[in-house]
Amino acid sequence: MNIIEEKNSVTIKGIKDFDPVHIFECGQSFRWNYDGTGYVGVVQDKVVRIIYNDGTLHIENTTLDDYHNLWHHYLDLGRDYGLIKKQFLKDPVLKEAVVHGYGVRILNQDPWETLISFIISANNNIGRIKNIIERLCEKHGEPIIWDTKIFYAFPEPEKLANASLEDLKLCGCGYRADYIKETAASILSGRVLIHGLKDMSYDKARDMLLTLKGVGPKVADCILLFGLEKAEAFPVDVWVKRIMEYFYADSPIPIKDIKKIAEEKFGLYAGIAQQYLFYYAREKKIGK
DNA sequence: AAACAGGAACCAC
DNA sequence: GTGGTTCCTGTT
Repeated sequence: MNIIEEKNSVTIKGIKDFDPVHIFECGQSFRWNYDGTGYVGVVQDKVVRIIYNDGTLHIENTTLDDYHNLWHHYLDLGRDYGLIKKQFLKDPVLKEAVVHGYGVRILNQDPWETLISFIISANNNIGRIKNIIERLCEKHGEPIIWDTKIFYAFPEPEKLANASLEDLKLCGCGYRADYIKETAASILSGRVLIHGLKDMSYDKARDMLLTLKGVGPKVADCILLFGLEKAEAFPVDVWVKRIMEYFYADSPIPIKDIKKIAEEKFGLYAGIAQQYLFYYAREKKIGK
């Protein structure tokens, strides 16, 4: 990889297995939007625009330091997706999904933001989830100014724990307002050390997540995969259920059986396989 | 305008 | 521990 720092931006050459559409439109993150030039997103207290062409990744509004300290890991650039895909291509069925979503990568997102985002995602769709999160950030997050526009960081636990239920409902959270407030309080109190879950095993971290209000099996697996770096997590939502049944069976299968098939077939990278499958299922509207 | 889409809580059993 | 019902909002 060849890294060049320019005024207010960084360019990296020789990045393979990367496509912003596949990465930012596959339901793993909610704060990246295409603005006609590139994908603009808020991460921590930073706003950047990401543009990718032909192996060259351009990150606007950042520094070489931030690239090394944040973006390299956030974008999972240290992982060899070519190698993983080579394994996946051996499965004739998964191959179809991988060929289609060749540029998918799992982002390494902030555990706290991922926790709340996926509590909101329960019984919800991507468009609504994005709107709700945006309103929460506008109301409770710190403003960040860039390019004459105001963006907002994701609110700290304290802000959401102290927000009123009425306020959270006004953001469109609906009945999830209770879950958000309660879970924010659990994090604020230190009962659950959300960042510390990274250092635990998948099973232990999952058990802890399941003690939080609004976190069930599927949401827990999303947090483990997208926020806690557990690539073996295999979240099964309706789309993944449909595509797995479509590909690997002809009739409905219980979710626990789907997870078992995934574990056997995809092993420690089941979560990455899940992402190719999810993107493929939604694009092709499998089962709909 | 009623039906539908989307996971977790909660209460029976 | 399993099964059925309810929760909220936006879209069709």
